[in-house]
Amino acid sequence: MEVAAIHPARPEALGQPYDPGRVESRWYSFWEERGVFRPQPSGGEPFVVAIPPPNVTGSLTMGHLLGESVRDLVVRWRRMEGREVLYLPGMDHAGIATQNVVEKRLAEQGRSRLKLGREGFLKEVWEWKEEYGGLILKQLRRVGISPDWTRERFTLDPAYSRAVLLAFQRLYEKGLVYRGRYIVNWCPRCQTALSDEEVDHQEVAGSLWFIRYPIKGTERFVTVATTRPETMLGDTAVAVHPKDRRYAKLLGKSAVLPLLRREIPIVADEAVDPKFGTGAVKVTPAHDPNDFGTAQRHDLPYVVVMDERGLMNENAGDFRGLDRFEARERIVDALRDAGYLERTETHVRAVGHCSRCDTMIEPYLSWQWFVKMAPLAAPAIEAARKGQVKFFPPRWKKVYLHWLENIRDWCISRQLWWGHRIPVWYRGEEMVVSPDPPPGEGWRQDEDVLDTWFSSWLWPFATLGWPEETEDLARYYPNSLMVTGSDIIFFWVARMIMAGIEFRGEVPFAHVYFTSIVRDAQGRKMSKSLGNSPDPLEMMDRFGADAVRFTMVYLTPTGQDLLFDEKRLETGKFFANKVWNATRLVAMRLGDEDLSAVRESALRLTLVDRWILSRFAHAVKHTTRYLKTYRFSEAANTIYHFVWDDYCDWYLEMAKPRWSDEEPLPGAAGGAAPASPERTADRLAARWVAWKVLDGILKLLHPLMPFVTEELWQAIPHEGEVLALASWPAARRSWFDAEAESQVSFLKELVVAVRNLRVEAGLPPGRRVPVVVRGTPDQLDLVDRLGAQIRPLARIETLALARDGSRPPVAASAIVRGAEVFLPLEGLIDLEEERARLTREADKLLTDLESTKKKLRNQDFLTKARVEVVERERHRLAELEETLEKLKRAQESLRVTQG
RNA sequence: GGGCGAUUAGCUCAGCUGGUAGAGCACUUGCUCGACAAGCAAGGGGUCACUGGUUCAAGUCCAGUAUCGCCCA
Repeated sequence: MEVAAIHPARPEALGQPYDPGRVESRWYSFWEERGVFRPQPSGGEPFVVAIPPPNVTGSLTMGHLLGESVRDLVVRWRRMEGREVLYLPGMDHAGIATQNVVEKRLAEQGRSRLKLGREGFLKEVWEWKEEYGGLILKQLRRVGISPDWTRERFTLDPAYSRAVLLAFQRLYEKGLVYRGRYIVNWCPRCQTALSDEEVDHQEVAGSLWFIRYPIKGTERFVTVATTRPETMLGDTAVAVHPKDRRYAKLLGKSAVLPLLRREIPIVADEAVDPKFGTGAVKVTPAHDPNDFGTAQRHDLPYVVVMDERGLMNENAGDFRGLDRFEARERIVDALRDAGYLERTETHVRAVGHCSRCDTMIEPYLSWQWFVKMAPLAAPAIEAARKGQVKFFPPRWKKVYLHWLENIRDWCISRQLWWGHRIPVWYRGEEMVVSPDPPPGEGWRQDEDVLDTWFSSWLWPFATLGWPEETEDLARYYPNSLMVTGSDIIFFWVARMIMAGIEFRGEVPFAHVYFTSIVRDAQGRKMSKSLGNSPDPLEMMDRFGADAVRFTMVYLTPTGQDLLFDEKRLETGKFFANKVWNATRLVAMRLGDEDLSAVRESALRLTLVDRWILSRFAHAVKHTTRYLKTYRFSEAANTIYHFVWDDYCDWYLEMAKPRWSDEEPLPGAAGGAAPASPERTADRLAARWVAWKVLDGILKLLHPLMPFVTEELWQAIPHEGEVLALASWPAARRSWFDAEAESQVSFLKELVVAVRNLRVEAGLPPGRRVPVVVRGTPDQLDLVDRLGAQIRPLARIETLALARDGSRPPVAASAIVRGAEVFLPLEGLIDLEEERARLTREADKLLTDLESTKKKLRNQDFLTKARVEVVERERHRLAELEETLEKLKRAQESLRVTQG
């Protein structure tokens, strides 16, 4: 212990009341200036966490607040444990979202992306980014997160961009990236292709139309059922199941497409569900993924009937130029008029919607770039099965595996401008894949950009300098932990694992912790349109960032959604206030004692001191264990109750009389004892223990409430300069003390019993009462020794020990662990009331007694239950009988008194 | 259609390897006693969704049912 480094107490620094706003504005720059957030080499294995890069357009949500609170909790805890911590921050360029924001802004100014052209538009986006982008990172400082800002990354940084393009090139060279003309999810509003993950399925009530397709050369027809009549203009076949007897005769014949009178074949295909509709379906290869497959198997032509905006095109004949929904109505009308529409049924089906803008997805045939996923998925499946990457809560492993086992190729090209432009160059028939333009003239680069997730799946290593073999990469890859929401398990987590293995040969992180999803009090998702999303900044202003952080962690259930109600933030606010005031109290009472010179071994610790140290050791042990096992709310709960119940409600209250400078400590019997060396030594012990435990509390609490704990710690004697760099408390073996715990809990029960008797007797709260205790010599000794500390707690005037076994004649009484407590208050007690109360007590005891006896009469229980369980029951029986006995005597004595 | 999760006090949730149910908020009563009314003290409140099974013993393990929610198709 560096004695000289201890700073003295500054109680004057702690104002009243506690003002979170003032406190929270003071410390962030203090930490940054001292380099607290930078990795401090420790020689050991580093602890590395990357922020899930928020969108550059984003602003803070309650969901972020939870994620950031949890992540920073772990980061600060590991840092205090002495690990070399790298917490790496950054941002995502968010292709579609950002392009939408800037386009909307241009539209307000009467300008447009197309008029500006690609270069002009990109310039505009960068300007927007510099001015408004990254707001969320500023907001995160307010939350108090502690990343190394000197390493901040953006997915469009030049170095990062190069990594993205090289990744594309490498995959292409391995044959894992390919270009092809397939049906993709197309958003007609965003006018770009999307991956399967960017499509939300919603049940939509619609119709099933039954349409008659005449059979060529006959008067008959075949009826097909479809949910999308507007695509019939692109039909190139009718299909039935090969084993469907109803249609066997039609195979090989042709149908005539109504309206357009195009002749199309009738084919047999296994993919047709004979139970759907009539069992015969129309085949529209360019507008339906299943039909696309059918067309490939039967070598059918592909007729595209819409353009990229969802308008019918030149192949749609008279319907050209119509919006797809309007076209549907018009086509149905036309079919009905011409007698082709047989009937209509109502029908509910799942329809894909753009997760960005909620527009109905159009399956659309187009040239796109894809990643072949199966070869990447295989090792990622293996890694999870072998436990190289672990999920918390573990059930997410199943979700992850299921997705990977059924994975489909990933469409990565986007028809946008904001993003990493696909590094592919064309010249005539030639095609070159390279981050840089090939030598020579006339090369034209692919117009499309890459899916944003194609850049962020490289995050754990591209942020560290990959593809260069940098020191950071060697030192900090793989990361230790990923904290994120389960909503991006496929988008991001699974893909990072695939990329990590593919490009680095190693999983990107050992553990993944999924936070709860924050919902409103009614369980609805937070959303802008519902207006049920509280403004996190306003929450922090009203309750304090510390309070919000603490509460979010305190509330987060393991593996369930978090139903948030801003009223709950009071928990954290009130708790911060409690800690504030407890610290004030201790700081004021420490006097100018030089605690730095104190050695624990030289102190004369009392039973109560040993008790709180033992409780503290348990709190440290449990908190640490809960943090390690990702049970964060349990960790917060443990600290909360230790601080409030054990430390504040009992220890500080019992220590108060011992701290006083002026007054001598009154003896157990109520007399005044002279100031003595013993008295002085006891005062020192009480001060030291109060301080030591408080110091530990502030350390345990710091990762949860960084601001207020730093402020408080600076105001009490402390070693070192910064709490954020102080060492995490250790649960000292010598502090665990079962005897002290048991004895002090007896005293607590005694105090509660006296308080209870006072209330039951209806005594004025201020009135001091005499108390008589009757019990074993050990119990009486204990009460004698600590009488001075428990008397104020129950407003006891005199505490008499009935060593001779006598009992007061008229008294209210209670039994605590076999010891009897009497309030001898003749005249003040309503004897009727007291008798009734004793009877109620006795009844309750009898019920317990009966069930215990019953158990012990059960032969099976006696022979089959574990020995210690049977022993416990026997012990309980003896105790109950003894208590009942004493209760009866108390009743007896009241009866005698009354006559 | 497939999978996952939930059902415990008025509300939101704990309850780890089975041994007679806990917290916070809300509620009742009383308190300006020198840290804290953002507080202190004392209380009331639960056939642990339902049915069956395993076990000496089930909120806890198993099966089924019901309701709600989420993900995937």
